[in-house]
Amino acid sequence: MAEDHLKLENQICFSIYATAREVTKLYKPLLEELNVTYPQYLALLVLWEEDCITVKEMGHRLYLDSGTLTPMLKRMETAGLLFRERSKHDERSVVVCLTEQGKEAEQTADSIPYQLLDQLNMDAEELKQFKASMMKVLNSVHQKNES
Amino acid sequence: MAEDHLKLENQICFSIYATAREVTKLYKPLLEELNVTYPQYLALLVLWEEDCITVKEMGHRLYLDSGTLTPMLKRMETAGLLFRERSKHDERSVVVCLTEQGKEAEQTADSIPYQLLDQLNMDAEELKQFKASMMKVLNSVHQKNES
DNA sequence: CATGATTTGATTGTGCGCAATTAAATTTAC
DNA sequence: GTAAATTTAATTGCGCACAATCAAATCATG
Repeated sequence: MAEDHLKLENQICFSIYATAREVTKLYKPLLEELNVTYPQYLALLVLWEEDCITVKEMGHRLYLDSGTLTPMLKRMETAGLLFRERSKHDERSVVVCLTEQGKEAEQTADSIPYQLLDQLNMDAEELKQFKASMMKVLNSVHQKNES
Repeated sequence: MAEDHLKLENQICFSIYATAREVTKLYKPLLEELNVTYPQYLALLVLWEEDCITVKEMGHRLYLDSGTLTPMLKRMETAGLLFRERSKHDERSVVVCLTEQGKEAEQTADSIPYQLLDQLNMDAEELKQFKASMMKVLNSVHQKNES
């Protein structure tokens, strides 16, 4: 290859893509006790922040569509973490709520963010800056995809 | 939620995870002409950099295992972009080589990195710093996962 | 009302992504 | 040389991820 611009090591997006998968792997042992996958853990984070929200709203917060969420939430319902029911105000919407087991799981998950941060080996300032860049790219790219 | 550490917006890893998916979406229209997915495009990048490498070596460069690569490479073989054959030196290894069509596709892909960078709206310095942080996290997390 | 557009969730089909297992080839030890 | 360990790719099974499509409910308009 004569030019450099196609070289893998120059691809900023590849590093994001690969890092996302590696980070997911890093969570795996931490999520074993909860018996959930990383995307399921994210769904729990949303519900712990605000219980009983629609699939639509959860998709908005996680940047995921219903085609991904519906089967995942069904698995979590089977596992006893949450239940789903049609909204009484709007029968088109499905509202997702935590079961007692799902609520109790928050205590179990309490230490996960600390354990994860420990493994990242980044100081507070570096982390803050990195997260700010990441969010900037996320918002910018998401906006591009919407339009 | 009384504490903040579980809040979704504080999760650095979530922003990486979501950004990776959004960036993949950004590539979609750019890859239409090549008729490949983003992971397939990454495989092509590797082969354009070095043709005829083993599945093992490709997995090493892309941080992917054979369970992911084998079926993907088969699809790309069916599409006429590459062919696979057992190594003559080591019959356990499968070597992946570009077809003429796969080689010619490099010209078509030539403008993709520029088009993508345009959409990221980042100046050169910002991009450089961001990629450096990303690579640092990738290497650090990957090392953790290996050990 | 009526009816057409919109919103929403479900369904379907395809493509990763990876853990676990299997099978084959090679390497190592003896 | 032969047996055991190792390396490697393939296979299997499950879980996202998303585009495309469909059906149902609701909303907007006249």
